[in-house]
Amino acid sequence: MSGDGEQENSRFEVGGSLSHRVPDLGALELLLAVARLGSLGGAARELGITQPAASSRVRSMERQLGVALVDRSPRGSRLTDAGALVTDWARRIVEAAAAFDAGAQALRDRRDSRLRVAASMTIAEYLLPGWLLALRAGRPDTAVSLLAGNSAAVAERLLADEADLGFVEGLNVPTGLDSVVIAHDHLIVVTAPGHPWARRRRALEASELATTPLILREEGSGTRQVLDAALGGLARPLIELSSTTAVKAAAVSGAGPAVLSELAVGEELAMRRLVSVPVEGISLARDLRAVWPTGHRPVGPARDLLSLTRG
Amino acid sequence: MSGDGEQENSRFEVGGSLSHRVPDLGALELLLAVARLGSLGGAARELGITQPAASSRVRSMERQLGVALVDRSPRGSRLTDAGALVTDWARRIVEAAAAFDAGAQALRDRRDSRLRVAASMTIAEYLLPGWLLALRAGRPDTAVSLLAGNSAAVAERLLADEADLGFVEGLNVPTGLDSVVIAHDHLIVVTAPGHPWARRRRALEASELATTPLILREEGSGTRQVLDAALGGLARPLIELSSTTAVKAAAVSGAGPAVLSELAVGEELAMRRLVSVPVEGISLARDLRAVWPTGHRPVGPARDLLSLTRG
DNA sequence: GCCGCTCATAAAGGCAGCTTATGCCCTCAT
DNA sequence: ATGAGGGCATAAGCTGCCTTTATGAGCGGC
Repeated sequence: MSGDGEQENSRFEVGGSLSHRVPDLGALELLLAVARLGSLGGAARELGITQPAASSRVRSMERQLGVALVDRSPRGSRLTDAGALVTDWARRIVEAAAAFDAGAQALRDRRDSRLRVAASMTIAEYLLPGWLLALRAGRPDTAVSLLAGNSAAVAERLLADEADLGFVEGLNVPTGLDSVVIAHDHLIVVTAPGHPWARRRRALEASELATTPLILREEGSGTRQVLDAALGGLARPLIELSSTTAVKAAAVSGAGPAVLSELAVGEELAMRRLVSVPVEGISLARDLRAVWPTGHRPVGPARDLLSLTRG
Repeated sequence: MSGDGEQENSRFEVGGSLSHRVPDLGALELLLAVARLGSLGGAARELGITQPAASSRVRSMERQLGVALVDRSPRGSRLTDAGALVTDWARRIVEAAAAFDAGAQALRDRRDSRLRVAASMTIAEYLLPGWLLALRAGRPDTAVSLLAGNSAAVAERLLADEADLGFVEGLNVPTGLDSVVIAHDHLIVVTAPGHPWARRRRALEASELATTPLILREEGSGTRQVLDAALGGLARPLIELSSTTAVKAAAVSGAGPAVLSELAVGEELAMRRLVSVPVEGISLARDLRAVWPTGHRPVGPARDLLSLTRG
C-alpha cells in the first residue's frame, strides 16, 4: 500500500508463479464448455454449478487475462477472436490434465483392477497416459492399474501373474515372454543451441560420439543399453543421471551433449531449447514392445489396450 | 457415510470434472520445485510461501491422488517412484500452462509493445506460444503483442506499420511483403479409427479425394486454399466449419474424413482418436512463412523471434 | 552435546467462489 | 401487442480452503 512494495510487486511479478496468471483448471473447463455450448448457463448446467457462478468465473478470468473472451448477448454467448485463441491454448492444458488424471487413477488402483499394466519408465511417462485416455473412451468401465519399472521388473510382474500386459523398451525381450513391436523409437544426440555441435554441418561419426564425454542415463537403463550396444560399450559419461528429466535439464543448461529418446525431447526441440545433432554410421533405433508371458496371448481389456497401441 | 449416497458419488464420479481430481497448478508447480530442490521447505521458499503451507499442500495432493509422492526424511525429501512419474505428467500440464501464459500475455498488451506480431490462426494456435516462451527465455524483458487473423489481415497490419513481423500459411505471399520459409506443413487426410478408410491398404488417389464429401474448413481459409489448389478446385464439402477445432471434433465423432494441418492433429493421432490416411499423386504441402514489409528487414526483437523460428 | 537443518501439527485469519434471490433484456409465438 | 422463456448481471450471505504464525520433534555435523 505504501507505494514501493506494491509497485515492485507488480513490476517484477513477471517471474511470479504461473498459478497466479493462469486460470485454474475449473475455469478453463468452463471456458471450453462455453465454447462448445454457446451459453454460459448451459455450460454451468453441464458442470453442475449455477449460472451466476459461471458468469462470475468467466468474468474474473477475463479480468485476470485482461482480454474479453466471450461476447454476451441475450440469446447466448460466443467467443471473441481472442477468446477462440485462448480457448485453444486452454484445451492443451485440459488435455494434459486429462492425461495426468488417467495416469494417476491407474497408479492409485494398485490391486484388483481389471487390467494390470507394467511398463518401463519412458513408456509410462510419455505414451501410457494417452493410451489410457483412448482406452477409457472405448471402454469407460475398465479399471487400470499401472506399475512402472525397468525391463526386469516388468518381466517379473508378468511371470508372477501380477500384471496382464507389459511394455518394455530394451534391446532384447526378457526370457519367458512373447512380444510384439508396437512402435519404433530413436535415440538422438541433443545439445543446447549454444553448443558447437548445434552449428555443425556434417553429421557426427560414431567415433566422435564414442570419444566425447556425454550426459547419459545410468548404466542398466534401456536408453544406456542401446547406446552402449551401438558404440560397442564405449560410451564415455560426462555425468550419469538417473532420470530422463535430469538428463534433459543438464543438456538444456548447456552442460554438454546428451543422448535421449526422441520421445522425451519433442517439446524441447519444438521450442528450440535443445537442438538435435545428426549422427551417421550407427543405428540408435530401438523397438518399443508389448510383452506377455509366453503362450498367454492377451485377452479382454489387455487385448483392447494392445490394439490401441499398434500403429 | 450413510451408505448409498456417498457410494454412488464415488462410483460414478468418473465423469466428474477434472478439476476435482487433478491438483491445481500451484500444487503442481510446488511438486516440480520439490523434485528439483529435494526439500519441501526449499520449494516453499522458492514459491514465496511458508514451509507448513507447502507441507500441507503436498499432503493434500497425496490424499487427493491416493498415492505417496515424496519420501520425507529429517534431511530432505525425495520423490517416490510413483511421485517421479506423477511429477513428469505434472510437468506437461505446467508447460502447457506456461505456453498459455505466454500467449495470453501477448494477447493482452495490444499496443505499445516492443514487438508486435501478426499471425495466422494455425500458427498462433500451435506454434507461437512455444516461440514466445523461447523468446522470453533469451530476452526476458521483451513485451510482445499478438494479433491473429487471416493472411490478408496480417498483410494489412504489416503495411500499416501496426505490426513488426507476420506469419502466414497461405500458398502465396501477399503483395508488398518479403518473406522467408520457416517451416513446412502438410495437410493430411484423417478419419475416426472406425472409418473404412482407416483400414485401407493402398493410398488414396486424388480422384477419390475429389469425389468424396469431406469435412473442411470454410472457403478462403489457408487450409482450404491449399486443398482446392491441389485438387484443382474440386473439393466437395460434406460440412464446412469455421475453425480447426470444429473440424477435428467432427472427424473424431465419425462424421467423415477431414483434411487438416498435421500441426493440428498431432495429439489426436498419437492417442489414436484419429487415423491418418495416406494420399498419393498430389502434394498437400504448404510453406509456413515469416513476412515483413518489402525492404524493411526485421531488426531488434523481431529479428530475435525470426531466428528462433528457423530450423 | 549443541546448533543447524529438516518436517509435522495446531489454531486462527482472510479470501475466493458458490448459492440463493432478484431484475433486465431480448426473442418468439400466440 | 403481449406474455412466456431463455439468457445474462448484480447483490448478499455463507462456506471452505489455503495461508500464516507458533511450536514441537527427529537427525546429523562440528
